Amino acid sequence: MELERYIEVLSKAELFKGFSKDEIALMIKCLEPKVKAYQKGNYLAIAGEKFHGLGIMLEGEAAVYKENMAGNRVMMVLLKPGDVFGEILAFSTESLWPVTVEAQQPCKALFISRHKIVGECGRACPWHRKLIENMLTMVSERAIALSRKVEYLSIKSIRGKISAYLLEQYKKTGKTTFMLPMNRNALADFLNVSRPSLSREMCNMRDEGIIDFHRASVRIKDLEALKNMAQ
Amino acid sequence: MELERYIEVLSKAELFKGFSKDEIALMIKCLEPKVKAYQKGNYLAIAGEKFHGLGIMLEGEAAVYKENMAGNRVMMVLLKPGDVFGEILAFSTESLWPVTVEAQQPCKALFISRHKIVGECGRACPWHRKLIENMLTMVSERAIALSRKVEYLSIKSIRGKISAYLLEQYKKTGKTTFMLPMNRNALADFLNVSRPSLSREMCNMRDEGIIDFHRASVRIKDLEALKNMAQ
DNA sequence: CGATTTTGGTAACACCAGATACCGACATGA
DNA sequence: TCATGTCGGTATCTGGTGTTACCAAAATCG
Repeated sequence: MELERYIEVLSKAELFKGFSKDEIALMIKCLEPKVKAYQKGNYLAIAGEKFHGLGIMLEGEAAVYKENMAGNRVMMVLLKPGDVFGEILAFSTESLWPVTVEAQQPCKALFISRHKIVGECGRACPWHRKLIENMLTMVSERAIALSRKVEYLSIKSIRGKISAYLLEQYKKTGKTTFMLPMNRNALADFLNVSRPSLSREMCNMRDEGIIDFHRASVRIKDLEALKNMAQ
Repeated sequence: MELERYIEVLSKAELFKGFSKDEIALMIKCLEPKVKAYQKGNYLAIAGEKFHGLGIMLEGEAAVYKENMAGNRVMMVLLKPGDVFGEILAFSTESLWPVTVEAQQPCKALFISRHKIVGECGRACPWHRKLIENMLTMVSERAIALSRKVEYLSIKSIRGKISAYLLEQYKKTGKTTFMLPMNRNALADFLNVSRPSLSREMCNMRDEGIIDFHRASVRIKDLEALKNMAQ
């Protein structure tokens, strides 16, 4: 298997946190993952279809979308190499994907069945417990993220959403100037608004002297004003 | 410790699923929980304060509130004996309560530190692994529920929300005529819209012959139309 | 390099939904 | 019985947001 090339990536995956590269190489043999490659626009997982295993991104980028019945889609998160997806499904009673995962670029991902993680490989490898603990941490983080998503979605005005989002970036980086991790289209998806409306409102805020920006680079000029609008 | 009295309650908690009462009694000794009693109106946890451990309700009732930046509070869920709270926090890197938990009646709750669950008690009790798996299932289920909430919130039109809600009630009861479990005010809150707007749109749908209603009683007249609107 | 695609800003317009106010139908209670 | 409060429907007005279309700058690619 050509998985040796990806040990470096896997060692950065949350699932394997606390394991050495040598350990990971050994574990991989036991976990029997399946590697698949996708072209841009292809689906790594489709909402409503059956869950086959926990996914780990190896190369490229993919986006997780939640779609409602009319086909409107909200981007949940952008996956990069080392990122894990499907971890929520793996241990819930639900067995159908609640989201669609779409390749944003040509990409590769690896899939591990849930049974292998819990340790039904018969050999009772001692590291399964640590693996489950890692899973627990990951799922908790994901739940926190979803909770935050709910918070965003319940903000009604676009300005409120933008403010809340920028404040989060500010807290994360600790700096008033930072790069947005997505382009306008993706950000609009994420905030569940239309792209022109997002653009319009960001420009309004710039004209009012609250923020300044150019492409993906943003600078918060009036932090207090921003805080007042995050609601 | 007077925890023996509560073994019955604990045996119904999801955390201890799959364990016998005898096992639970033994585990409790190792888990070294702290029991605290609260008067009505006291706080079991306060948003923004430090997390100290996973909570399990033993007696009485408490409510989980989410507060937004403006200070408005929304009740998320009502906790009853056996219910677990803080399970998401316990294993995430986040260490501050995102919600406030307030006693609705005099109540008692038990707190277990995260270290004890993982099994740093030194004795390496064999049931820790099962305990962690239970935690994993609980957190996964919670995440799935949050994911559904996101689905609901990302519907943009009032008509879409009403349709989705009515369809859910239809699926739940299996009948086209049913009683709404809340009044208009509560329903508007739940759907995250204003009360007059909800009223207006419901009447429009009635005028169009899609539904019929009087007070809390609703009848679906055109199921297909409703499905088309649940975008 | 030039052609093509992607990205993001802008404008015009329609319309949905929030805010507010008011009213009638009921329920509750002294 | 009347007074009071709650609940829900309705009308008006306004503002925020989606839609659509177009354009310029930047990135990508042959």
